[in-house]
Amino acid sequence: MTFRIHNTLTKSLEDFRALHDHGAVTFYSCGPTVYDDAHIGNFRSFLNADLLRRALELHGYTVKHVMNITDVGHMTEDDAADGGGEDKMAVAGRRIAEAKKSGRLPAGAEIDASNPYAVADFYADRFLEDARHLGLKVAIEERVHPELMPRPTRCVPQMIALVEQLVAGGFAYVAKDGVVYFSVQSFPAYGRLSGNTLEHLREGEGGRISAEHQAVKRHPADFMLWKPDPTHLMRWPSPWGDGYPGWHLECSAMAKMLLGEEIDLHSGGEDNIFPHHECEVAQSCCASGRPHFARVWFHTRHLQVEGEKMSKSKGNFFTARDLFSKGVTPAALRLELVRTHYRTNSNFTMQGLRDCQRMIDRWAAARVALVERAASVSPNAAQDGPMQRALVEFKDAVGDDLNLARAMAALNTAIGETAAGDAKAELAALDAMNSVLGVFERNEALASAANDDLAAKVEVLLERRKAARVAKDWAESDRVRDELTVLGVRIKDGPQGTTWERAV
RNA sequence: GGUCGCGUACCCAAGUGGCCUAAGGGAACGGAUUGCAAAUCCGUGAUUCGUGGGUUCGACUCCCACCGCGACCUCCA
Repeated sequence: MTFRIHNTLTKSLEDFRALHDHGAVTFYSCGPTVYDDAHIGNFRSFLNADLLRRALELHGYTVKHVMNITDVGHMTEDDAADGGGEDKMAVAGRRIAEAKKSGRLPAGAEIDASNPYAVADFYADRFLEDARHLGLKVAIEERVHPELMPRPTRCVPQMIALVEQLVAGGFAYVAKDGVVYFSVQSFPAYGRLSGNTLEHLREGEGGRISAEHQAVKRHPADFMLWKPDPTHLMRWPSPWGDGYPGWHLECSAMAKMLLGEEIDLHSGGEDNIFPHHECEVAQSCCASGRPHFARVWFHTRHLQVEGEKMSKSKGNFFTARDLFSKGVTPAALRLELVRTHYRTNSNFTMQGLRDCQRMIDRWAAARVALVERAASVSPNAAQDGPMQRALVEFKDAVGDDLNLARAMAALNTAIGETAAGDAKAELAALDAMNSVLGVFERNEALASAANDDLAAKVEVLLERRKAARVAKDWAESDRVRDELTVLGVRIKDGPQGTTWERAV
């Protein structure tokens, strides 16, 4: 079965062909920066990368997936190329210090806000926690294989080596200001990925390049590889003086270190196409002498919230943990973030989250029924049942440029059909579909102190309602139910008694 | 100014030249069930695919223009 995927580099759908016949598919994803909590837009990109990886695995590939955690504090303004503004890690430290003072620091957080490494570790740990809840496989693997989620502050020697190699090869130069720049004119293919060729790049159109820095560069698009700055918050010794690496450098260096000079897949958000990935290509290809860095570039479009651009000022800015604390299950959030095709803008809504939860609950109920059937009915391999038939379509859909909507439709259709086929094989087929969806393992709201308080309250009310119902005191019973509704709790009466959940 | 993606029912969304008088899910509505609800189960939904032209025997699907939304052009997933 072929696996088709859209490649930003060629702007077309391609049949995926692994670089190597044997061994794993090599996949590098641009991960989070850790000077704040990752928001759901970040997670849409990371989860789509995870979906791609899982889809490849369903198609029989072994995937070595690496995702970096950027713990170098980049600058707040205009810094990528030139290094102006303030270090974001310093801003984060100050924010934590303020939170500490006002008592808003999250429980159990003992951190030295003046230490940028501690700030980075604090947010990195929170990211990993969120990512594991959401089923990001690479974050789950990281517990056993920490090298799969490398951090640039621990790979500075590799970055310096890469810069040395580029300088020696004539692809980079030290300018009058002591900064090492990559020379875009030394790489004729510059612009191939993004379409921003040197002719198309109009000087200053983005309005963020200061004339002062431009003056020392050979070409306005030349970007920084190493900036000497003895006063910088995070700095390392180098042949060009104490300073810090340019922000495109880490991905090239770490991908090479962990996956090799040429890799199968590279992913990121659409905003990474230019300049970040364009610059990575330039660095990596010039250093390796190969025509390609990544064979396939995979980019996820941005997420909107309730039809608007997500922003803190509009109040529609969500982190994963914000939603978890409202009782949203990781499964529902995961599905809401990946169900819209990765190459279209998706619109995150609370209603969408509820839709996903309904769908997941129906799948989960079908699984429970299958487990029961597998335990009670003797094997019967006469014919494939609905799940086995759905799996064929599911696999094909997922291998068609990650057409998850079509894949889910196949599963939904199967769920509406009468159970048939060998129950164990049917269960295996359903679980194979879930190996891509990744929802069954995380379809529970997360526990928190606030939830525990609520649970205690709810238990008391449920007992009271039960007593009223036994006494056929319907007025009291309904009153208690209204009280629960006010608390944001939805109850379900079933044969095994009453269950409840927080309304989302 | 340049480069690029998208626009299908109330919402999410598949379909990219005839099988489309357009999948699937949610919401809504009707029915079963229930003390009444919720949950569950059954049923109902676009003669139409942003707008206007064109190509074609035939267009949601190709081309052109326009409108709208979004991304990038050195912070950004």
